[in-house]
Amino acid sequence: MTTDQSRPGLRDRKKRQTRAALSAAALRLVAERGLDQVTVEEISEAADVSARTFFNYFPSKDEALLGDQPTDREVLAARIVAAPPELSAFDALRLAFGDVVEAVEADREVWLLRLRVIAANPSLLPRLISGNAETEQVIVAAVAARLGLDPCHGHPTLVTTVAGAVFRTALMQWVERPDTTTLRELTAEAFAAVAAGLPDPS
Amino acid sequence: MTTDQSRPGLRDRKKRQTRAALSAAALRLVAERGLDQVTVEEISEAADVSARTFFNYFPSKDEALLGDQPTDREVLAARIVAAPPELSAFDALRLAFGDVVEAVEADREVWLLRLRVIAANPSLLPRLISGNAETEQVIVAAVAARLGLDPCHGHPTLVTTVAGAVFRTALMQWVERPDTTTLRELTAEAFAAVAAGLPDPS
DNA sequence: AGCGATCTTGCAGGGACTGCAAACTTTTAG
DNA sequence: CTAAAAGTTTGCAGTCCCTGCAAGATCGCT
Repeated sequence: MTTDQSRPGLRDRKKRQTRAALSAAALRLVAERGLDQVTVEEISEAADVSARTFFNYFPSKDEALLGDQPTDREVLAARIVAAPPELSAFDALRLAFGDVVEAVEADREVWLLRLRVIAANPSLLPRLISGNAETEQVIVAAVAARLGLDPCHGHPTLVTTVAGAVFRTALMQWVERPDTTTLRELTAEAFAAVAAGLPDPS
Repeated sequence: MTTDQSRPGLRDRKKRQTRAALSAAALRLVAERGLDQVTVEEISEAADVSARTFFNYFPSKDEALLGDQPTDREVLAARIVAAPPELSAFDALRLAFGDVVEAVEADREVWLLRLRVIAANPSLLPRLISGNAETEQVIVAAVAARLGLDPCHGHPTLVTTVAGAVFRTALMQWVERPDTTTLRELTAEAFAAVAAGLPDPS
């Protein structure tokens, strides 16, 4: 378990660095040339590790671009169960995604690059936020726990997938005009539209 | 363009057969053994064609399992623009997906097998209905046309991705208990829940 | 310093997928 | 009916993704 109370330790720090270097190299190269014009070998070379090491960090080339940190899931799930109990499950998700928005805005440039890469390589799009089986399962479980419902009941799944779709849409809209609006606004609008039953805009 | 008013012609018939044989073989084998325990070579052999021919029909192993017919897209888009004008865009989609439900129920056994395969191999899930870039673009365009809106406006995209997520969850719920309920019911319930703003179930 | 735990790397190999060019088959035109 | 045209199937060669394994390097602790 390494050190518990001391600082991260050299080993962990190096791993973080390597992971970040691989992810950054992947984003940069794919942004420049396109997904299938970049090989794992080139990414690894740019990050100064062997190609084999790349696969110690990411199970596939795509994952290095999506940056779905396993810790994010747990944090998100925790916020969902911790949301004020008077909120509906959908509102709890709305709130939780607000925190995700903050995280994205804290890494604005990286996320804009990532979203540009995803927009330019649509095969990556389905795996952004929604459609990620692992993440979705965790969130569904959190929602079901919050509602005291069986996870096999349909409602938690429905709320989760819809919220994911909403946030994904907000992200893709944001990347198109990141300077004339904020992700926060777009997300709030999209969630509000769904909460209102998706009426046509007046 | 082949023959216009006569019957399909031998050539087209054979292509349909081969495509169907490949798709059926893929579904059967993957249902039996799992996605990564089946090779394209085995699928092709079961369909009596060469492995190279497989890739003349499907760009990837996955596509043979998902069966996203290009014609379906156009039909769906046409229904959306043709829906009664007093309906909201979301209700137009609700109606259009009703037709999809019929198509699925007409091929009940194949679709149940397909959905079982998808449930057992979650990497396929994101590409079911929603998240398919091609299909989504067509539907977004239809919705935008219906509303007389710029396709870059966010609303058509939002409505489309949400409706896709709704239908996808209905499908995945249906496959869990296909005998105690109908896809029609599940889809109607899910769309109704979203139209009501996704309140918690009482 | 030395031992155990962890990380990196090379190597070998399976399998997805593509481009190309040679058969082969259906369609069409004469 | 026949021959050219158009479209399809196939094998082959090759690239790249990804994995298991075992050896070597590095880190953390005593």
